[in-house]
Amino acid sequence: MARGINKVILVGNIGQDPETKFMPSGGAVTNVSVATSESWKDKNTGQPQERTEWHRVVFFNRLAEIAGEYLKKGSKIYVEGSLRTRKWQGQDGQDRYTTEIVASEMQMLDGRGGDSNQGGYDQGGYDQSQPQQRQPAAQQRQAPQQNQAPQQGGYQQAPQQQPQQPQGGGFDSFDDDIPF
Amino acid sequence: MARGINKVILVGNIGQDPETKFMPSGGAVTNVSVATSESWKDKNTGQPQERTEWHRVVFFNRLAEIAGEYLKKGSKIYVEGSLRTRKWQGQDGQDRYTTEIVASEMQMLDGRGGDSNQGGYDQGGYDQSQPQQRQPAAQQRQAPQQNQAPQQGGYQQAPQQQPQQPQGGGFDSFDDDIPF
Amino acid sequence: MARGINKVILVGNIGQDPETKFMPSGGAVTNVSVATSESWKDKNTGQPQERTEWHRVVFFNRLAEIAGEYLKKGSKIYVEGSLRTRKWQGQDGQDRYTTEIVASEMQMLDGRGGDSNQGGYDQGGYDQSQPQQRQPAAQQRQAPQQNQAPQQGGYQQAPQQQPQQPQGGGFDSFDDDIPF
Amino acid sequence: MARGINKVILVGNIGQDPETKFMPSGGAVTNVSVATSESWKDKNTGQPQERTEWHRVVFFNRLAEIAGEYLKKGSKIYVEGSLRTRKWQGQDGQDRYTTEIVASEMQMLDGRGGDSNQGGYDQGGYDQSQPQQRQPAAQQRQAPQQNQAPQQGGYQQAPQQQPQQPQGGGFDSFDDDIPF
DNA sequence: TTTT
DNA sequence: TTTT
Repeated sequence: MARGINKVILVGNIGQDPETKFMPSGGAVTNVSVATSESWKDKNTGQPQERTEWHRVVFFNRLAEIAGEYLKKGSKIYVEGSLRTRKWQGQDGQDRYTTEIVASEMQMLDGRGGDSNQGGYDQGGYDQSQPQQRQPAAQQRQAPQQNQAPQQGGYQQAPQQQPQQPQGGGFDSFDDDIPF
Repeated sequence: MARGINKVILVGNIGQDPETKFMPSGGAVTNVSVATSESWKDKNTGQPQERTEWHRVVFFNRLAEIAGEYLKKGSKIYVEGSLRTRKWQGQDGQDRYTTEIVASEMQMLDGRGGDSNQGGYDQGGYDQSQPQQRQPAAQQRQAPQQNQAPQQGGYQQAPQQQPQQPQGGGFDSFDDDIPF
Repeated sequence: MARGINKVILVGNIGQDPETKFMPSGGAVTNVSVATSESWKDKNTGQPQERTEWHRVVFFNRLAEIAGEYLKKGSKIYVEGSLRTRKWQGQDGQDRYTTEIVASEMQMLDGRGGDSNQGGYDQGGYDQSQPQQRQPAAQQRQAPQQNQAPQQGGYQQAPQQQPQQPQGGGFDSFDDDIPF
Repeated sequence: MARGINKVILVGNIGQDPETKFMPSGGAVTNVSVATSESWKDKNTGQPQERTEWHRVVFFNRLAEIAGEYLKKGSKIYVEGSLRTRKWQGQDGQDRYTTEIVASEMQMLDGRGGDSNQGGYDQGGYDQSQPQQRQPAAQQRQAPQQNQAPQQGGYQQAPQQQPQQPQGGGFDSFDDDIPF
């Protein structure tokens, strides 16, 4: 249940191939960066200006699997979700904050999706509202990786349960501290 | 002009009285924190849980003046805007990032607004898209203040004019105190 | 699954007490009209103008019960939903079309809701995405009523199944032809 | 100024080439139908079902010119706008109502736009909020055409001024009764 | 880092 | 009437 409205709508292209990881529960987590941009003319010089905004989008469970499988660098997508700001500790021990969009719906907007569309995926919309805890095959847990200086923050501790869309499985604890 | 869609819609209550500052240009800048929350029952224990999300919202120019004048701690508002992540330097010299919602529209959702509603303000919606250069009065520029440990970042320098909604005219100086 | 996005967001006041009816399946259906308005100054005469738009909103099942129980004339609400245009036959046998917003989420925006808030309803948000087919007690079917010149159309025939949010119960046929 | 929020967001394909007409003021008006669809499985039979919703979208002025020039049957677009229900008289003298989305923003979502992109149009987003009353050249008024049995209504009388986005030019009266 |  |  919600008190208030916390809604984000994005249409943009993703900057890199998505990264999918798995939670101990088996649920997938996929992160992408989505670019939107604004262009305008400088009022004084008349010079064209452009500013690109990068949005960290995180998908869970079924949406994460779809995102991980079908999106790739350059894909144009529609994303609907909510804002969540996570607190984490920098290597200097200081608190950092990262704001992400937790996706609740995603649609691919690219035309004919090349080779990505075999296998029964019918290029429609995916809504987390009817989660069908599908256990992805071959979900070998990723080996711990070096903390790669996240753009604007990253998990340092096990992430909190995300309340947005309560899932069937557990979701509780990560056994290492470099979750995704 | 935009490439892509970058849209945020919030309905929530503001956590503190707004803070309005002025840019060198004379344009107002008002910051508020807006709370939205989610509640759910823990799947295992059945315990009720709640998570409150705080959103940093920034208003510019006319909207900033209205926000500064009429909003107060606890006000319920509708906000529409876009996400912007700013980079700033922590006191340790390290880069920090703060994500804010740059408001393009705001509406007060509280009932008859007590004493805030005399003076011709008719409790409607405010949209930055049709700026009607109204000259507000008596807004002595705030004295420089100490950098008060921002929640998740803050201006370090005088804020830049926000390119989001380029204004046609100057917008620089206000000379009287009756904004609208 | 969706192809494309069909989303409506309204914030407005309802014009009359809601009307709740029940489907043969027992599911509730509540209709309200929501007003939004625009005001502006005539470019030539400078006269203030106002236009109020009325939106037909329909709630199903749990949302319908909540709407029917807690909303009343004048209530300010947030509604999110999708557009649906229904075809029906006028008494002259001609086709008519009515466009409605099928609500998927609703929040009451009024302050402490007077006496409407006892009974466990905690004035939050209601989302149809986790339907908990509650069988409303005392759902005596309303007696057929006169077709009261609907604002912009009304069901003449049994309404089609609404695919938006598939429900558990049947939903198929009404045994009278003035459903709501 | 707005009291309340009246917002529609669509992503879909247009069903036919757009039709652009011009108002006496010279402002363009373009209409398109946008399809969105939902598919699901019948709960009883398990049969796949689909429902397509058609949305009447109207663009004014600059957006209308862009829509008229660059959109074509099958184009995928993002549209943001507001709902407006118009009243008109059927040929039987009876009132009819048609609900449309008055677009305030449009973006083309198709990939490289084929031949439509020469001439300086840079395939970005178009926002009516900074109207730059461009007088389209060669805007020979369309000859009156037969009232082609509109899908769900059509103007019979001169349309009212559309208050949404007040424009600079006149906008007042049509000299024939089959406006668009 | 995308896209135009 | 689109699209898959």
